[in-house]
Amino acid sequence: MGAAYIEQVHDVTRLVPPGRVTTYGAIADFLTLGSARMVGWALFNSLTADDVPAHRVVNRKGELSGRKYFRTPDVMQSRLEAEGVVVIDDRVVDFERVFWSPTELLDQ
DNA sequence: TCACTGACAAGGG
DNA sequence: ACCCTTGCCAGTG
Repeated sequence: MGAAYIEQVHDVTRLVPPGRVTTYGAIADFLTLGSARMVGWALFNSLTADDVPAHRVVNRKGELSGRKYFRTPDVMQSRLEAEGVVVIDDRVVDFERVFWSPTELLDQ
């Protein structure tokens, strides 16, 4: 697992529409490669790539589990709120409706 | 090489 | 709805 895998995770993450969120597992399933844990690892390696909207990736409960890895812990929430996503107690409100899966790309 | 650690997830109780 | 276990796999010491 090297840079190629990381790039794939970054590419998928770039496809998440503003105002929507996806999950580590959804990305792992879509790539049929690696695991949800590795998606988190790949996103950790995206901190320098400012064109990757890593704030749109949350865990399966809609929790902002990666917030502490941003420059400051509030960045993830404020970026989501700027896109209209409501966050309370580090959790996306109405998560089922805001959730977006990369598999939607195939439905067209 | 072994053990442990995670931006995780699914299923059972 | 919460807690626990199991599977996951690259990094790290």
